[in-house]
Amino acid sequence: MKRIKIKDLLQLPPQRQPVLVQGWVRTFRNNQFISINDGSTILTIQAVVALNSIDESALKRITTGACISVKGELVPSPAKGQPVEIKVTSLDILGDCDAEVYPLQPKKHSLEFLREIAHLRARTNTFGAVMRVRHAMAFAVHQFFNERGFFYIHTPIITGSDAEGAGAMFKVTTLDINQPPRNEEGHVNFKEDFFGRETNLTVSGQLEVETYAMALSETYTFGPTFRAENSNTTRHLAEFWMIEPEMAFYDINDNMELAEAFLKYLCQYALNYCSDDLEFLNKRAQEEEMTKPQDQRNELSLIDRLKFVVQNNFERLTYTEAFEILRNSTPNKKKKFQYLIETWGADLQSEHERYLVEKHFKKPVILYNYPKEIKSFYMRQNEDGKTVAAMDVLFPGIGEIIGGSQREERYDQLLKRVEELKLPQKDLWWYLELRKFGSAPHSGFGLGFERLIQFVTGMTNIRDVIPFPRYPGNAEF
RNA sequence: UCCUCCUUAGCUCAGCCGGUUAGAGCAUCUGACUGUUAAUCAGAGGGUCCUUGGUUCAAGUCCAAGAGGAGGAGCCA
Repeated sequence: MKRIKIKDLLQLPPQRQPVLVQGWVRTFRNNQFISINDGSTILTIQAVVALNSIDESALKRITTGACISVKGELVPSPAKGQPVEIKVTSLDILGDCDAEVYPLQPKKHSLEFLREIAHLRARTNTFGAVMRVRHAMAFAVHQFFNERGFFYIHTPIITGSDAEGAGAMFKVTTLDINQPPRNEEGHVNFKEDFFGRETNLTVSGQLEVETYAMALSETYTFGPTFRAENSNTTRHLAEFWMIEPEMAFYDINDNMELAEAFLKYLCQYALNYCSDDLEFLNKRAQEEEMTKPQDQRNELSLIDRLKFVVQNNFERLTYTEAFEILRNSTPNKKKKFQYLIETWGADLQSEHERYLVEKHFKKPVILYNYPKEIKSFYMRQNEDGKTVAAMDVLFPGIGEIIGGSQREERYDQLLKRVEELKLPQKDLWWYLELRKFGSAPHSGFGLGFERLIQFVTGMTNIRDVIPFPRYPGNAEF
């Protein structure tokens, strides 16, 4: 007999048809009612064991967490709480679960505790829901780009370039770190290393994917990236996934259009295809909200926030316009900001971004045309000589969800910037050559996948939206 | 890396101004109950009070250092 997933089973009309279900016991009530979940959906199926139909010793082994296989008839449920249930005819224990030592109980656990048992937390409603949504979002990313004729480019994870400029890198080496070979100056001789040179884990696939945008026009990468920063926050990971589209013939405005359409598409996809999980996460988030003081609570529920993103245009304004709004804002005048807005050109702090998004506009905001000093070397200089065509998409709660720009396609200007910032030209030779041979205006951006998942699931800590989070001092599992 | 807070039973937490044998709810175990919904009811077991050192007649409680965790900041996605 073929196993049926609980998700599919719940679509069937109950006609006493024989079914086979396999999954993990959530609760076992009254020596009679087994609630089974197989992860295909957040919903469970209730299997009912008739009195004396199952061996007493087998009954004892039906504990929370045990894995069982159940055959029976699908019937309408006479009680409230579920439309259908399975009348059990035979039951096998596939995997016992000693309740005395199994850490998950049919009760609420703190996310901090569950982080310590990351190998088991997948069996909770919350993590099941989050990971199903995560899957749906990954699928939607590919679908969005595929529908628009973008090509998925697999950029390398090990990189020889340390000029990506996005942060501290993890070294990759096969040298014996206790006895590394030395050169004449006494430095480690990486010529003897596996690749014959120093290598690192990538911090961004952008520079590499640009080479393919200069050939296939619309491209994107979606893969793991690594930052060796000592960041201890609810929105940073040492290993995270990033989506980086890169498009020839797109200017900064086209870039903003795409970013906004992309985020709306993803939110709409979640609303369309993850409704059961979102409903659960919505309720979960609301309960958490109630524990916070009134003035810190969200005005909108999780599902309302997703709908809001889909239905409203993002507010677009330049850095200079944002600067003026902030300079004249009440918290700035009353010196409530920790960092006061005084001189043009300073980087905006989280508190400022938060003010713009959560207080002033109350909607997602796209800031563009930033001062060149606070942005990367590859961003295209504007005519004013002061700003670059950079853009950041700011979301409530998580801040910067997307960062991007129109890239500098003019060889001379790019070279000048590389020299000004004293970047290692010899490592960037191939990147510069893209501007030498058939250069094209182009743009792109990076979306932190986990930050997207945070927004869509309402999870407040980024460590709870990736199966096995990597952060300073922690690489368990 | 900085700032603030936290660490007591398997989990979530209470433990007052330092004072007898450290408590609760849930979970677990034993029993009851056969239409339960995180089932319910009765009973039982369960503690390196994070670690080390100090103050004191006396430390879960006060002090110091360390370890671990959380939130905020910076860096950014």
